[in-house]
Amino acid sequence: MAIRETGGRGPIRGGRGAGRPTLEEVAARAGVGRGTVSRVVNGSPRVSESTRAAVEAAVAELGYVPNRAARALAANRTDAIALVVPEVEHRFFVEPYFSDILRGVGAALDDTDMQLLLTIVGNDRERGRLAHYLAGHRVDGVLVVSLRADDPLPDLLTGLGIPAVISGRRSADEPLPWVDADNVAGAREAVAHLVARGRRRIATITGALDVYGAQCRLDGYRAGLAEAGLPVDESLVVPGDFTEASGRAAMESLLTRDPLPDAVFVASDVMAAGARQVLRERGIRVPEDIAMVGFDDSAIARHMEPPLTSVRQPIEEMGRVMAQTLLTEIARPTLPVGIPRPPQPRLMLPTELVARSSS
Amino acid sequence: MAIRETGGRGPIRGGRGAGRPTLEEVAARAGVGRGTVSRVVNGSPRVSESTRAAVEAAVAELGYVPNRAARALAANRTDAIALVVPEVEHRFFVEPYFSDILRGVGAALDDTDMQLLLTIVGNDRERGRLAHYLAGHRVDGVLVVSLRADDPLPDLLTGLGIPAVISGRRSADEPLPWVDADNVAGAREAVAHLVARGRRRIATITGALDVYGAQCRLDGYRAGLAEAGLPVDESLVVPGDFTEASGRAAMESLLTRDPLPDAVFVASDVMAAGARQVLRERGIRVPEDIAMVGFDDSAIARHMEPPLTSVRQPIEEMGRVMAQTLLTEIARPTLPVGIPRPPQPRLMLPTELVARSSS
DNA sequence: AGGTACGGTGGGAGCGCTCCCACGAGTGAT
DNA sequence: ATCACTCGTGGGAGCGCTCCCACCGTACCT
Repeated sequence: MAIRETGGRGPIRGGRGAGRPTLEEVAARAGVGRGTVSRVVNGSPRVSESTRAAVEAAVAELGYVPNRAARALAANRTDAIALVVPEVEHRFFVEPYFSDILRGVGAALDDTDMQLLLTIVGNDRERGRLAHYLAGHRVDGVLVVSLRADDPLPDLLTGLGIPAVISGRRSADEPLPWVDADNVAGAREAVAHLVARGRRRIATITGALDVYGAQCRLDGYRAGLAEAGLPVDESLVVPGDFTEASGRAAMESLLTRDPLPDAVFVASDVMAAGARQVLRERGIRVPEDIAMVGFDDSAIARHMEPPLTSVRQPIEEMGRVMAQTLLTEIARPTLPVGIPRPPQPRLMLPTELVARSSS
Repeated sequence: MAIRETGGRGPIRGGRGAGRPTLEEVAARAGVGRGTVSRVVNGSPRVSESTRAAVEAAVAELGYVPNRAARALAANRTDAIALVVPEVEHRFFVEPYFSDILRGVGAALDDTDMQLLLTIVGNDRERGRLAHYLAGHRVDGVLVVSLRADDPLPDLLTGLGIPAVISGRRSADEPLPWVDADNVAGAREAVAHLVARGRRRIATITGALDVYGAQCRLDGYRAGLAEAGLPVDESLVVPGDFTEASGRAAMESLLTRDPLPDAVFVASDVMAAGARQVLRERGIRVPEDIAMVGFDDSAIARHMEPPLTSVRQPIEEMGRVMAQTLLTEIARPTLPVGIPRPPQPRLMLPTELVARSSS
């Protein structure tokens, strides 16, 4: 993943450091100058068709592969970007979110010569190391996933002038370029779906509300009820924190309401799994007594009993789009001071309701 | 992870490409020559104590960080190694094995300036890309985990002369440098443990036997029985393939034996979990009716009901040792042709039985 | 005919480092 | 005092690229 070659294929040469061909050698073979070969290899349009063909032939014959270090040195780039995960390592491997993002980023980078450095910063020591690393300008750009609102990393990046793209916003007016799923629309659609199924007393279990995305899902829930002409009963809004345990607790709380809700929109599949356990223990049927809709459409949703209707986020696509956006940012020439920068890219990706038998 | 700086700390300078200090500037500031600064930065002993101090002061004041591309170009290195995982991406994230290896490798690399490239090759297209990448000599060495016996990757690496270390052998006479857990001893210990608990009719569920480690565990099982003076009943040896489903199937098969086994050594925790489900469905008690021992000591073992006795492999340490071994290999000067190479490093790490209530 | 423009090209300069050779000062043997 | 080393040091050469400027030829103007 995240590795690719620009040059052509060719006979593999053995031995460590065994004279790999250089630009100069390719140029000699093709009977052209060094600059021309460079132009061909880098896809410049200012090369005649015949010259290009000759150079490409020479590249193929010699099995030329550009020397990345030389290129980086001369062009003052690094051809590497970092994917920063400000989470303890354990979570990185557990949450399917990250593997999907990684797959998308990898896919986007497969068509480039960029290297991807995976950087998991789980503690302050690793944070300090990352800061120093970034200060050393060893990557051309940074992708940040799962950023908390109070994280100092964005300020560091801005101060260093390193292009960055984050997944998920921290607030409505996120200053950094971002890629996010349309959480509001997703939640609204979930509610509309429950309404269409005849539910009228729809509760919600929210995520940690200091996460902007959780707030959006709550807003979408409210908007969905409003659109259906249903009142918002605040006693049916119960906070969770994205953990399974909080889903259990929230559902237990909801079961004290009278009358009981006939549906619940849960802001994550993991919390929905916790809530589901409580319902099973109490003998409450899903979806007959209470319908459920989750969020994330993770593997857990498919494996629940009954399978959980859930709002799918296009996570892999988010990864791909993040990477492409970052590449664009990096390619953009540095503007002279004084000229206002064009607006930051902001990309909201649509969600999709995946209906299963829990609703 | 896998990022580190050699140079000192210092004031962070803002702006993309904003004049980072160079060796030359540090030299001027310290009042010495370029070569001397290079020597200090690279820890050469041939520098006087006073000069060293002066240079280090200048490095700190300017916040000097070596330019990795320039260094790589001049020294004909890349300062990067690849961790190659010949597995579908999904498994990489699911198996705790990989995250532990990664953590160990990361830890070993934290004290160096090496970059780690994670390369998951799940299909032939990615294989081809990796081959081309390696042919381009873009890494100084390669770490391979989870290699299957028929994988052509090792030949490629040998042909290219790229140093490599693999985790787990492919056979008893693995030609590549390797780091492996002592699977035979671990299995033997598991059996001895069951014998000590009074069990006499001990079955085993094996892993996929084309994986050398699985074969070793089976050999250890046989050796353990032999040491206890117990006969090997081949009807109690049932093959699995490391999946949960195969564990279920194997246990169902074992339950047709008469008399039933009173214990089972399962070659992986995941298979043990499958086997456990079958026992629960049949109302067979663990450990009263059948004692169980697993292998890997993964999270799943701790979370089983009852918690599973398991053979722990020092996976994180294996990762660390692999990385250190590779670093040594890379540092070893290329020997002139004709002189026999020193023997390849072979490191067998001990396993440890973690007793819980399933036995 | 001369002038102008421009696409296409060659090659110098230089990126920041490592490697290595040369050189001076100090040390001890002759 | 001379020679032979050693140790510490300075700096030239060069790694393989990209960038850019100068140059050439052709096409199109006046």
